[in-house]
Amino acid sequence: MSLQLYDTATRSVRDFVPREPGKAGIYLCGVTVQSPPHIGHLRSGVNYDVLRRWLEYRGLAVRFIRNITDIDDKVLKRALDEGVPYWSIAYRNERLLDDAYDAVGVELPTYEPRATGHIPEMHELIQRLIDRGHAYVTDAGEVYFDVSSWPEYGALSGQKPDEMRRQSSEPPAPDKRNPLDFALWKGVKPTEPQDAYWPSPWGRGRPGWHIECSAMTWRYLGEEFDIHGGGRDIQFPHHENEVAQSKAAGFGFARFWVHNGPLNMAGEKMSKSIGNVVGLPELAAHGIRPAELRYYLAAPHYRSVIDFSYEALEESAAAYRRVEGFVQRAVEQVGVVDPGPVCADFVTAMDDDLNTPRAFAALHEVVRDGNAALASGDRTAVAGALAGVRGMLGLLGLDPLSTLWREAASDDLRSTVDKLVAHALERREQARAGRDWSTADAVRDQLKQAGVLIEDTPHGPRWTLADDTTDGSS
RNA sequence: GGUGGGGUGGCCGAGUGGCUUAGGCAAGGGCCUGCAAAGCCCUGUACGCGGGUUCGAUUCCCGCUCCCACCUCCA
Repeated sequence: MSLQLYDTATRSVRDFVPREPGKAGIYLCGVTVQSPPHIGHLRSGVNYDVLRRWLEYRGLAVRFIRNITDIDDKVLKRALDEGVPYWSIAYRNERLLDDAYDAVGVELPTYEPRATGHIPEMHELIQRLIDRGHAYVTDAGEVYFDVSSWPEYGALSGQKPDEMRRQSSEPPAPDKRNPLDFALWKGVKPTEPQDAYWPSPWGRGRPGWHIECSAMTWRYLGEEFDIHGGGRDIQFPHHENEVAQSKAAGFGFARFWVHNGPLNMAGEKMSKSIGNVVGLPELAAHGIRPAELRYYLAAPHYRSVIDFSYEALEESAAAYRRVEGFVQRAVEQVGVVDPGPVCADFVTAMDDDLNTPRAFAALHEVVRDGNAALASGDRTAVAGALAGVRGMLGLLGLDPLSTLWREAASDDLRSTVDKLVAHALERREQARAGRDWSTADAVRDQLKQAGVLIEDTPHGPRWTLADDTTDGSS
């Protein structure tokens, strides 16, 4: 059994065979950093992070490129609105995005190139398209891709150019030969920030929206590579235009197109332009931890629609805490056990187009067995379950014991709190020994007021910190 | 108008022509506990609507309906 992946270009699930044995090159269309990131962006980040981890588990050395598009119409408009350089906007949002990825445990890409760092590659690519008769230069110094020169145009997104609706809010560019032609290079406009331009063979200007991805895939992954990923919402026009210009330039380009589903908000897409966005700060205000968000984003299949709601998010958080609770209790009983082999159901599920819902089901079954082993005191079984659970959680980026999810100060504080709690528990145990339940319960209530939850186990009492969402510690 | 994806039990969310059926959350019952918490066991309520194929369809086919996305900037 090997990995099978759904490929948008062929609309089918196919065996994933790397171009070069033992290696995989992935390009993920990152974000246009026009505004702070929302959890729709994080879904994309988490989905491809899981794909990457799975490819690595399958023994592939993954080169993972995730770009930053740091110049486009929206960024420039915002710069004008705020009266600051466009690149300060892009940089500010890029940092927020990286922090957010970091918070939800998305591993660093192999490299994260920026569009504006690749102007020479764009020029080379554009010149190549002009030379091959797939692009033309207008009197205004703009360069357009000639869609009519590329018969495959529309194949990726299933669109037929003749049947596409011609509705554009923008006034049509007068020099375009065909409304579908798209800009490779845009000329200087007096209404735009004047620090947003570079010299080019066709006059001063700036890149069109799609050319940066073609340039950066070329630079970092070569003319042909394994997987191109991105959100389904940019399949057209962005990916269609990308594949057109790259293939017209003579490149093999992406062998697999992977598209993740959207994250909706009350039935509508979460989108910067609609303004219904939720980011990490809002979730933190609801007491949702980043790991719980990651669980929520990773548990449904990556191609399905997630209709965001706090109710569903709370359910995921509860499910994650169940798994986390097992790991904590297991470690208390048998000590830290390294991540071990994962169960066959998990592997089968992940190989089947990353069927994370089934993978999570497999995880929960092992957790249940592990809990039963804890109850029966079967330490060998506990250790085995812990190893398997950690193995699976690691591949999903959710291992509570990974350094990722440990709050910086918590370890130091923990031993301090442990000593204080031990005193209180000693008093409580004395009271319990004398069957003085009211005193025993009073101690437990006091600790609860302080946010420390006490549970009695066959091995004696244990304590945990109350979740932030529970309001009992006020 | 064109293209694609969907409507599964109280909620989230897989899956399959019948055979044991996901898994989680919530609910009820039980075990455990001084009580609790956690955990374990058990329980119920499903496959948008109407036809068809079939011994048998939630799963295949047809029609209908509703929802979403894309065709315009958006992961």
